[in-house]
Amino acid sequence: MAHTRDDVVAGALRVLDGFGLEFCSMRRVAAELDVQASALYHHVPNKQTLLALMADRIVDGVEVTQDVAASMHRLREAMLAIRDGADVVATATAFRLGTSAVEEALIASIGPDVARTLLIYVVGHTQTTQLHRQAADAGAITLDPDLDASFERGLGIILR
Amino acid sequence: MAHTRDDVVAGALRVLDGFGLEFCSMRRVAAELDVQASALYHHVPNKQTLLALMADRIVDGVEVTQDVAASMHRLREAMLAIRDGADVVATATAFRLGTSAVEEALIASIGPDVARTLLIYVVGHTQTTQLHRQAADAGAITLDPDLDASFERGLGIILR
DNA sequence: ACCTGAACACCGTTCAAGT
DNA sequence: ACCTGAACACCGTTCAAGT
Repeated sequence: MAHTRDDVVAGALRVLDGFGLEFCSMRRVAAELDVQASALYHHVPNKQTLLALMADRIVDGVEVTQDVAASMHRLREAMLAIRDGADVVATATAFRLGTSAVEEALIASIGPDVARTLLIYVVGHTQTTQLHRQAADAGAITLDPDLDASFERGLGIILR
Repeated sequence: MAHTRDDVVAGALRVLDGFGLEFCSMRRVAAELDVQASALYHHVPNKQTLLALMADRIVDGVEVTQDVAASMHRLREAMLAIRDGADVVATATAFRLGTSAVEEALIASIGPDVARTLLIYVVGHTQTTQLHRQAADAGAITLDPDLDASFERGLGIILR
């Protein structure tokens, strides 16, 4: 078959979106690619690294412009666009904070302190939003209609 | 032996502090209590609930006073006091946001928008701090001496 | 280089059965 | 009420061996 590392990341993202982070195991990703689980270790040293690569891909297309608030909305949408996307990004960024393209662009535009405060907030709030929506979808909870506005207000508090 | 639910939570926190979240399995917690893993399910419906109870206990003693910044420092210290404490609190609060005593006291004191923005930031930044320190302890990284000051500056940005 | 097959040391959870 | 023992359906990772 001759898969590449990009194939593995793409397959992992398909499994993530289809089944959620809970079921995104090395064995399932391997099955998605019609390969044995052990074959993945030829492309990726371990699961943690695979998750970091997935997080990079999720955040990849987000462009950071002069309009910081709009940029943060785009970051939020990119994470919400894939099942458990915010969770994956939160886990990965917690481990190696300070190396994403989005963070660098943001630091250049508004300085490190606001940039980091903002990123922690945006990822954290989006994670809450996504898990809340999931619980509402499952019928475990009634959907809070204020989530989007609440995100906006928090953004305003940080950006003054 | 006749253990109680509190015994189970206490045992789980000992395992957490001793071995980290990664190794805090139902089977290890059971072993800590000299009991079979299946016995835990008499006290707790599942692992997620146990983690939520652990998070409650970690945050339990934090008093929220009029001095909001000092309160947030206490919350941070409570999470840093136990291995992977911020991780446990982050996971648990993400699932059922809006029911902790700390959050309620904070909302009463500064309103819901600032309170929630602040909590997301404090938990998120502390999680990063704790994971960073862990990586530094393991020799994988050099310790960033600016973490505490960085926390303070982010707090200032949100609290104006 | 890329993959298989088998193995190792684990998981969370359920459930009949014991006391 | 509280627990055991056994089972079910999984995990991540390693490693010799194949092509």
